[in-house]
Amino acid sequence: MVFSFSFRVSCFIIIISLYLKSLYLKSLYLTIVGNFGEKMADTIHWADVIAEETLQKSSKHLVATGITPSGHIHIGNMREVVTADAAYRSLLDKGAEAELIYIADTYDPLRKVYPFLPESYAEHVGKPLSEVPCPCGDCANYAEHFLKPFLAALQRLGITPKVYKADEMYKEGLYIEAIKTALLKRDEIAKILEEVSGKTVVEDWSPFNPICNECGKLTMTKVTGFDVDAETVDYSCSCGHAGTVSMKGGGKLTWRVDWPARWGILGVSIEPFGKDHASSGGSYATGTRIVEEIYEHQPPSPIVYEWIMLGKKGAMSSSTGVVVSISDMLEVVPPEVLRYLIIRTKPEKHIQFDPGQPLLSLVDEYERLRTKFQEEDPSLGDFDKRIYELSRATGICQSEIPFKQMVTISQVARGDFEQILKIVKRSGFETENEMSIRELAENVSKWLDLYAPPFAKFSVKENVPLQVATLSDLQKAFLGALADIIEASGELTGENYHLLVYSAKEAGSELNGRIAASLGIEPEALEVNPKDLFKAIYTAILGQGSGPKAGWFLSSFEKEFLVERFREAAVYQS
RNA sequence: GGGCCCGUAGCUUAGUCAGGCAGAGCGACGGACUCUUAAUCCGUAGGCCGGGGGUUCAAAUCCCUUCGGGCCCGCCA
Repeated sequence: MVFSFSFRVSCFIIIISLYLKSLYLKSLYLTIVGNFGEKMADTIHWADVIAEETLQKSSKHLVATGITPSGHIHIGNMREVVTADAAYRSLLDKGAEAELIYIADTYDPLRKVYPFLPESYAEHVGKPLSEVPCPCGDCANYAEHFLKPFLAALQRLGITPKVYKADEMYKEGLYIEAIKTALLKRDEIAKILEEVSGKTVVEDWSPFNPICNECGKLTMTKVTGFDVDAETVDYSCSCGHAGTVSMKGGGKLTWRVDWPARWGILGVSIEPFGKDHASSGGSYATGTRIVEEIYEHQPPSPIVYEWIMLGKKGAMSSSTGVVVSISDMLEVVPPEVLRYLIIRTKPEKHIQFDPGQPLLSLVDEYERLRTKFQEEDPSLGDFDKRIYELSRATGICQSEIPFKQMVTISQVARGDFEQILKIVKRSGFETENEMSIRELAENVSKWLDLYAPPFAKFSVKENVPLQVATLSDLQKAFLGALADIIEASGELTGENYHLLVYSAKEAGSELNGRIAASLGIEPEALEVNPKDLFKAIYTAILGQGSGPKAGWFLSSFEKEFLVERFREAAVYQS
């Protein structure tokens, strides 16, 4: 095909001009929208993004979380609840009508004898957790045993959901209609499960698991019939027994049906869940179809979250025993810091949790943020402000003393609380709220015991440490002179101590003169490096060459102790 | 076999949906405050945005592919 030359030229011109035009339009667009966009570029917190999205669907929301209390509820589980709470708070902040609920799956069967259980629990495997005896004997049942400390921890985290217990919901009959529907539409449900999960559903499968009247287990029964009017289900159990149970508390829907049924019964509109449920063919996928097609309700907006990894040991999991329970953690770190850990990370990212030194940095970072927020520091961006707001555990009064500083105070005081209070006061902190100080002190001492890395630890030696033998004559002379001056002075502040030490290198200062005299040389001949002086101080008190910031470290001690210790060190003979 | 999430400075990460100069915090380094090693303030360095290819005037961002990490598809958040 041959086009005339002029046709080709005009085509070319048209194409070029269109191209140039698009370039022009784009740059024009950028000058207008680009600048506008810059002002809008502030990062929005993930919880607000979620709230914004769900608000477009409806203005009324039920945020649900649910955990099976089959073992110690750990920080990994906590992510679910804090995530839900963040979304919930954000919804409230945006003026939505919202409620936060927590569903404890107390009617799930005990899967196996976990490592922390005695062998005798073998006979309870297969029974609902609410019907298994409590391991310690003090709680109403097995589920309660793990639930109680968890709910207490939630309280401390400032999370106060309405609590539902699955066993009570079943026993009160809330599930009856859902059970009837599931039994009647058994084939449809089975079809969905096969289509979505790709698994074959066995011939005698039922969405409902009756609890055997004889052995009390719900994992070994088969449904043999049911009566919708009488609201009963017939079954046979592999224990040999056969019988009839009520739909009111006589059994439980299988998990993949229970979950969507619950969405419908309670009207759940947002729910975070672990990524295990999220993959295609997983329980969220089947649940979505079941709730839409069987229960005629919309599935909740999902918030899929990643696992929390413990140090280098891998994912936190009750079954592998890699677990730090929330209550354990709350003994070590203030609740708001735990919230902060979760709030600052997007749900789909793993969290590396290490209770050792990294925890110290985490606390530090949080405290820095808190201070900036309280002082209305202009360098604090909206995004960080939002993180702080969402990390706050309302109704909790926390000490203003930095965790790191308490690490030192606590060790100087050798854990004695009266002593700690004195030092706190001397360091210029408020001591009015003794409770909050005590709480922090307890956190810190637990942390030192369990997780602190060696470099953070020191111990004030009972007697002059052997290492003093390594000190030079100059260092010893300095300690002796320092003791004299401290003894003659009144109460000294951290700053005073600091300046005092530095005065050693100034010709004409009292300390400088005393050192020279003690060494029997002229002050002009005295050469002092402050580094050596600090080293002498740490050696005399701790037996090591370094320690916490010297000024306020010294001011933490009783004067008498310092005078005596430095004198002894000054005349120490190995 | 099929699917999901993550990979950006030494570390923790924002930015990815909607393509438009890759930003912070910590740490490190340098300096200041008569002020040390873990206070404060100021400053500096540090990046083939995991790799490769493609689309585009323009890619961390979209598409394909590949590697690494973590998971799921059995009723374990």
